[in-house]
Amino acid sequence: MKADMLISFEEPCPIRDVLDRIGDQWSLLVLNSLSKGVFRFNELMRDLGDISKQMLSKTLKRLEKDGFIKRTLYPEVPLRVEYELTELGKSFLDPMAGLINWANENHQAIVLARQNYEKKR
Amino acid sequence: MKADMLISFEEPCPIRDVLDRIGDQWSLLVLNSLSKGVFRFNELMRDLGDISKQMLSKTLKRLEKDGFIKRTLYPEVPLRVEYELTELGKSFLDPMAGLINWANENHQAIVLARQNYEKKR
DNA sequence: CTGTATCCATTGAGATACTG
DNA sequence: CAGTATCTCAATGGATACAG
Repeated sequence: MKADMLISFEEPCPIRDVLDRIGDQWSLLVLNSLSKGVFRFNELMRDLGDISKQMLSKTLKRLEKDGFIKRTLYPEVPLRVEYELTELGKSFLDPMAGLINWANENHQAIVLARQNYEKKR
Repeated sequence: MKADMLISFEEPCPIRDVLDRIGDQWSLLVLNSLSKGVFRFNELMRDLGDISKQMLSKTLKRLEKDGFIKRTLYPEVPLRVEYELTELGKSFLDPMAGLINWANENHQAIVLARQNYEKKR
């Protein structure tokens, strides 16, 4: 392996593994919501705005399985379930914020690049 | 919109837009390769190791369209094409490195969380 | 050498009815 | 309330034959 490589290709490759987790449409958005505090299932639905319950369910399950979030069931009637970030999840907010800031700062440049690309064809 | 939101939901949402671009299996890995310098098509194939030419072609086209990379055609025989990062692409290396470092540092924790999750079921 | 076109398998994602 | 099951459709990704 070259010394200047940012990405390690050991098996399993950490960055590919992490990308599999956050590369879907919803994981980062769910983590962003949970960065604001503890949420119940339907609160997350409302906060995200346009996610289906099925996708929210699947996304939460994956994030829980990989240790990003903690699920707590309160066996009341009616049922209450709360989701919150674990320490691992919280530690991820930092690189995530870097990504989000870059996106907000450079989105316009990407839009312009696309328009320019279309013109040239 | 709440004041403490990291993610803006303006239309089009920058973070969703950027995620669409880098959330696929290969974009970040291609950008990582190109962070090392100028590459030809087959050089990228070899550097990435296990990407198909079809996926490399598609990935490069999208990255070019969105202004992350520049494609230069030298009409020689045989054909020569070179790919390199644009300024926009280079500026993305910074948040990307944050993500990659986090992945390398926390991958083991994720693996352990998964094993623990499996045990409990 | 640098791709594109085609075929196929897998996964992601929406809608919605149903369950504990 | 908090999900799961099922159905359907679109998008992703691999293999490989073909083209400029």
